[in-house]
Amino acid sequence: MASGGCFSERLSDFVPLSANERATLDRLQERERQVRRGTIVFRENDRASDIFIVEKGMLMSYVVLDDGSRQILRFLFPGDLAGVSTIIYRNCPETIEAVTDATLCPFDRSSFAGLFEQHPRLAALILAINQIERVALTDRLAGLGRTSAKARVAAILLDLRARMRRVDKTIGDTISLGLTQEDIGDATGLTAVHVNRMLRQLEDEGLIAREGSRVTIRDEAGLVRGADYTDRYSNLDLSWLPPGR
Amino acid sequence: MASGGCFSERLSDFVPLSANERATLDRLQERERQVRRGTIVFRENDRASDIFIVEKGMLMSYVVLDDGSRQILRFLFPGDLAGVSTIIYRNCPETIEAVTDATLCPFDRSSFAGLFEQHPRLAALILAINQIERVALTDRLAGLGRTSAKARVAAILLDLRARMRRVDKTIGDTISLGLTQEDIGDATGLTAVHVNRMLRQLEDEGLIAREGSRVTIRDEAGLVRGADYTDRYSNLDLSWLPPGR
DNA sequence: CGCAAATTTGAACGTAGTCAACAAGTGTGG
DNA sequence: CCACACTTGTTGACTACGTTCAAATTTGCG
Repeated sequence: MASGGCFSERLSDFVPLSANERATLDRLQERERQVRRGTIVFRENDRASDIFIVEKGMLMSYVVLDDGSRQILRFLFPGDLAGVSTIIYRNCPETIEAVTDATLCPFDRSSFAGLFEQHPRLAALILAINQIERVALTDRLAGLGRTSAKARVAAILLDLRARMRRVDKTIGDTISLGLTQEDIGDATGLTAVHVNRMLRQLEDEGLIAREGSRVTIRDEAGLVRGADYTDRYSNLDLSWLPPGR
Repeated sequence: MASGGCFSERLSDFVPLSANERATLDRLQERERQVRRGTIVFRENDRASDIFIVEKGMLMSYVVLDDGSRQILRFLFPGDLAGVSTIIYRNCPETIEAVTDATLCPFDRSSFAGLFEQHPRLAALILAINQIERVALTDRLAGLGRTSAKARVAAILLDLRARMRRVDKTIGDTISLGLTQEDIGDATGLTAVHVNRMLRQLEDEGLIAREGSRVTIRDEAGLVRGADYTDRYSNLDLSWLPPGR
């Protein structure tokens, strides 16, 4: 609990929060659950469960199709809210698995409902963040539908770096993915073999460097150009939010 | 204004609404705007504008990538809320275009904020519907990433039928798409030529029939099997919503 | 009716997938 | 601390799904 509420910290990146709001948010993080790398937090079609805030670590959500292939939908980092969609369904629509050891703060639906009743500003902010994530999803949709394999791999590298950096400002151009090439393939709609070839190609072109599982962005502009990448966390306008309480 | 609030009607499909709530929602539909087929309601990178409720007709949202290719993100039907993401950005992240002549009910951000302050139940319901749409988006993501061309075409046919039917219960197995094969291609990440071949193949296999731009679903089970299709509007649990006002 | 847009079909091509073999890591238990 | 087993990464050869290009045909709108 070092950071003292990593959800309130995240939300205050967007707008200033009142002490009261902060306290309310931090109360959501009273319970804590540690999970090891590889743990499946909940599985597709399980009976729906709690929502949780990611406190530490990295997770991913995915679905498995009839033919056994997997599509990774999203990666989760500290401050992200996970499983909101599970509370509206009787059964989970997706699986959530820990990519690294992680700390989660689970809370139940009624706390969520309470937030809407007592803190309209926070509720609207959560909806706004939801929209950011929706737009990020549509960016990925356009990537899968309309860009080349190389562009998709470049895009995922840029995205992971941006998100890791938001959590830890000290991260520079080198990141350690924590993902296998198979994982990257399942996120980008490619095979592991082809991901390998694309990484090699990006390396040969001097856009990235690799040593083990660490990747260094050597030519960010070049990658962005190839990838149609847009940072969706900038240029926000949250001036319309209702006043805080 | 025949239907007397097609947004309140849609929301009441999910949970019963109080008279007060209904009135509040209907007040969002006081203004009305008619647009002709082909009208661009707002364009990517335009200065952000109003939100609107679709009252009548069909629209689509899309993005155009650097190389000029287009990805259709979503189709919009009566009762759908459009442009929510434009209110959180200074510039629109996507273009919205009318596929058929349509009627829209625009309203501004402050009405939206007011909803959060005065009607927590409605706010939570809007968030829940948002989540349904998010899950629908992830289904499409998995479709683009991990299913064949034929499956994607089958999926879009099933999806359009389901959504048209939700608006007009009298619609049976025959729908008139109102889309060109190019449009279907831009929605499924395929070329128009290949969409044509896939439609023919579905027809040859007896799964669908075609006459002009009308498509008849002849073997729904067969299509669903091929397409990994899940109806995301069923099996909901909204019992956690805060009480109405 | 006339014309532009949309559909249809064929042929050639290319991107990414598949299969297979081997190398390099990584972790575990003796 | 090493040996072994297993996972992950790498590379090559071949295949196939979907694209591209082009031309003919149909549709439907003004």
